[in-house]
Amino acid sequence: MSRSDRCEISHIDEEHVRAVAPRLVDGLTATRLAETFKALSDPTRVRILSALSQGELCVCGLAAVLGMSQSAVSHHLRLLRTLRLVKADKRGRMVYYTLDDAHIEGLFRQGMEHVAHE
Amino acid sequence: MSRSDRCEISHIDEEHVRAVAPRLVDGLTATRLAETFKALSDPTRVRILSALSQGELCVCGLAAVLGMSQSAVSHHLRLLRTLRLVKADKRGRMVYYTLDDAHIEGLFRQGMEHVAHE
DNA sequence: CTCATATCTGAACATATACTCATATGTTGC
DNA sequence: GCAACATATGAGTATATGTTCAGATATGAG
Repeated sequence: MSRSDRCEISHIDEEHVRAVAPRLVDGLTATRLAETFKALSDPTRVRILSALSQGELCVCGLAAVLGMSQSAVSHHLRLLRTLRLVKADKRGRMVYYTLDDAHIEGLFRQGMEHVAHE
Repeated sequence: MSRSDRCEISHIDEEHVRAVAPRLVDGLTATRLAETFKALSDPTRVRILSALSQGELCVCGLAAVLGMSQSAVSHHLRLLRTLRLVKADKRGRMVYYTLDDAHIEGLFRQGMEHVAHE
């Protein structure tokens, strides 16, 4: 941002601004939070998580349920694995995925409530 | 996806796949959910919402708190407005923003819990 | 070992995103 | 009316994202 900022903040807000600033989430936390939500910010991944909320599935099964290529699903699963939203369990040549964290279903439900609120 | 798909799904999973498919979130709902989460998928917006969770702020105040240009903040606020995560209240030439929906704070908290779980 | 299968991965490409800059709109005070 | 200010918006640009395609890796069957 350039310091051509002329905005001096109205006198009423000035103290509020100073009070809010130190209580803000720090940059690293904000980035981590954003990454978690980013995992849920794609319709395909939402559907993957929705499917897994009903029990474990192999990659092949997920691809079948979603009507997508195995490769596309695998790419998404890698992202979800990295962010620890899903767990992979390799059994033979199959890899079974499950939700990693109970919070995920909670996030899901609350998101649904917001969407329903229209 | 190309129908060069040869994956026939292991016999064990086959019935599970058929059971899961009809209970999946539909495409429109998945897209809406994804859009809501996308709103939270950027560190700047996370910080905006964190700031607003402490009370209303004008655009100028937000820009000051975040150390960003007024324009950048305004662009983000438009997105958040469109998705009904924040409300705008114009008073004179100032526009004060607040969180629109109690669910947002809940989402926030649950996201934090997941991030804390490392 | 060889072949088929299940999954993963990297490159390529089209689209989406976040910011900056310049400018437009709308409000207040003169 | 005009000037100063708060906010909104459109164009431009650099970067990120989602998918496809081709090919790599790994397991199981024969």
